[in-house]
Amino acid sequence: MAGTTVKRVTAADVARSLGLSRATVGFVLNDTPGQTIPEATRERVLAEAKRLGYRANSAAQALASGRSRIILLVLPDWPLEYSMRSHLDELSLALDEAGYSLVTMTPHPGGQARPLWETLRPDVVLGMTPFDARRLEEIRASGVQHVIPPTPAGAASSADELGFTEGPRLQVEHLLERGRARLAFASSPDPRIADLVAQRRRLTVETLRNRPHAALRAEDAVSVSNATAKVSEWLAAGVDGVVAYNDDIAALVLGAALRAGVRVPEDLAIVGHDDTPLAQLLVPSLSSVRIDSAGLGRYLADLALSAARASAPPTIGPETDAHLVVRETS
Amino acid sequence: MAGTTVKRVTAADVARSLGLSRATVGFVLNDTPGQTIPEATRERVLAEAKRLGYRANSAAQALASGRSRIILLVLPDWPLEYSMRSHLDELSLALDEAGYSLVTMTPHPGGQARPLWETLRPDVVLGMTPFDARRLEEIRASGVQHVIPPTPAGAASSADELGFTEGPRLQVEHLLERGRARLAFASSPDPRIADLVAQRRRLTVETLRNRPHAALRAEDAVSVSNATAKVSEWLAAGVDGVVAYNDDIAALVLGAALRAGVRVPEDLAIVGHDDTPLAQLLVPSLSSVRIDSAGLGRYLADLALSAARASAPPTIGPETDAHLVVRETS
DNA sequence: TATGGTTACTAGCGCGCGCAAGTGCGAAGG
DNA sequence: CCTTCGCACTTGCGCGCGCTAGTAACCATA
Repeated sequence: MAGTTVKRVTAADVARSLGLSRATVGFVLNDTPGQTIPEATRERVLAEAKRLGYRANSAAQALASGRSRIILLVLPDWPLEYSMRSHLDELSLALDEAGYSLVTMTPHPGGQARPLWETLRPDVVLGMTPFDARRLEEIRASGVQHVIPPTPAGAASSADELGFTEGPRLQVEHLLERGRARLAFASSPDPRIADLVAQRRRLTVETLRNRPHAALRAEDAVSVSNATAKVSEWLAAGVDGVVAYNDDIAALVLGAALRAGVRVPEDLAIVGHDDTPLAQLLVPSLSSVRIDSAGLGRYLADLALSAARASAPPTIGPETDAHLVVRETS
Repeated sequence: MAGTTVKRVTAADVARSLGLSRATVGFVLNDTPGQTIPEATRERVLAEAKRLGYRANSAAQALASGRSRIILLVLPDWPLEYSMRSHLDELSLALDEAGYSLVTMTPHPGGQARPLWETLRPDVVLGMTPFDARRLEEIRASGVQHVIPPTPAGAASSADELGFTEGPRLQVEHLLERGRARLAFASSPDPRIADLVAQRRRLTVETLRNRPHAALRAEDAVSVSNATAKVSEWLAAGVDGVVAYNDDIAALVLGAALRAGVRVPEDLAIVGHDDTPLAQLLVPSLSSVRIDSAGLGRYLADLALSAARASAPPTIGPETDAHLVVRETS
């Protein structure tokens, strides 16, 4: 077609056009330490590179330097919390400023004959949750030097580390304040998020431990097919408040309650978690826990960059602010 | 095995360990055409490669061959239709089987100093919607040979090409069947999806063109802040059926209607689009258009691969099956 | 026996770049 | 005056791989 720039401009082209050696050009372009380049030359090189439209060939850079400047973020295969998207933007931007590219991937149980950590040879592989031992081994075996989190699932959960532990406490305390005493924890049957569900359930149980007047049913997983049954079970057992694992589960409970003619929140109060857009779309609108993580993305970027550069990791985590958005279901 | 394998195994290692030359090893590993390799040698090489845990260095491959075997999918910066996720899986898998890796990115208006198409040098850049002229130029300028779709936004839309044009017709016809005659098209004010909104609006208008007994209001954008006002406007104008741009907009309309004491569907019927999980969570549950695209991912993969290999593009598009899921709002 | 063709390889270049190890030169120091 | 040093560069190797251009050995003919 028109305007075919088939041949890319290389550093050698820049050097030749300037009557300099390739090395000098390289030194300027990389700010190589230990080299003294007069300002005049430096500027000539930069100007010529720009004029010719020079772009470094990253494959060659990766081959020569051994570092790809790629950071691979492995996303969980369950739907992300709504707010995660903005954190990803923040992360991507912060890495970009440092000259690193963020690539995200979602592993699928069946597939991916050749996972991206082999293809891309990222400097760092970053997971939102700890990797299981087998996958950790797999990633390490493919030559990736830095994996975050570095320990397999089991030990401390990364959700703990990121301080996302306030939600269930807020949900419970709010319901207690509203005068509810017999609560149910509505969990998700999705096996992929079993860890997170278990964590929130545990936190719910712990929060209620010191409240002798309150009771909790904590073993119910709610799905489309059993929501109606669960709601009537609960009502029969005197449950008057539901702590939902997340907003989706809360919506399921709410829907079943409304269809059964149960008044919400009078007969049954419901509190969700994550404050997805869904929460304010429902009628009645859903009370939910919103977690704002100022600088979460930037924090993850610092974590990854410190690993990539073998420098000290950030000392403090991101600021997290969890609060309950009270709406009509409670 | 359980040690720090700092140094990766190269093809030269395999060759040395076998007493062969690097070239022979290369020929076997690449199935290089025009080379005669006895089966015995071929097997020795493959076995030794496996034994040593050889993995090709993709940076070196990219440098030497000039092809990165990476396909970059540029996602829109507005939320994806729910079903897109499974198509992505399908796409990724199909590409993987062909030895290509799929990398996805979402460009952000402000950011990304160095976009991924420069860093990764993908063989193909794939967009879900046409690129605007400026971005198309930008991608081409960075040396990417194949961009899909190859034409800038404006001409034929990719949604057209993919045959996703049935939805609005189904919405309208369903409402007419239900005896509704005065319809409103509820659009989204989000400027990022203006093209898609305009397309669905246009299809709605066209479908109603031949129905002299039906009327349409097509100029209303619904947001959280004006949903209530819009609903009363419509009712005052005698509107009895709403064609929503998507399920989110439909939910907004539904919520406003319920709060205003409007009976749905008796006073106002509502039909959404995309059949997101939201649709069946609402009370009353939302009628919506579901679009199943058998093999959409595989089709996109074929499209990308044919470009990468400079072979003929697939002749027929994916099978798309749009149908209306009738629920309680209509 | 010379000729041609096939088989089973190997030698080695080049992809574009980072960077270590020079090299020539003018100026400062003795 | 000679030596040393810092400056402003250049030469050139190596990263791992794809692939062209051989080459030596072994047939199969004429």
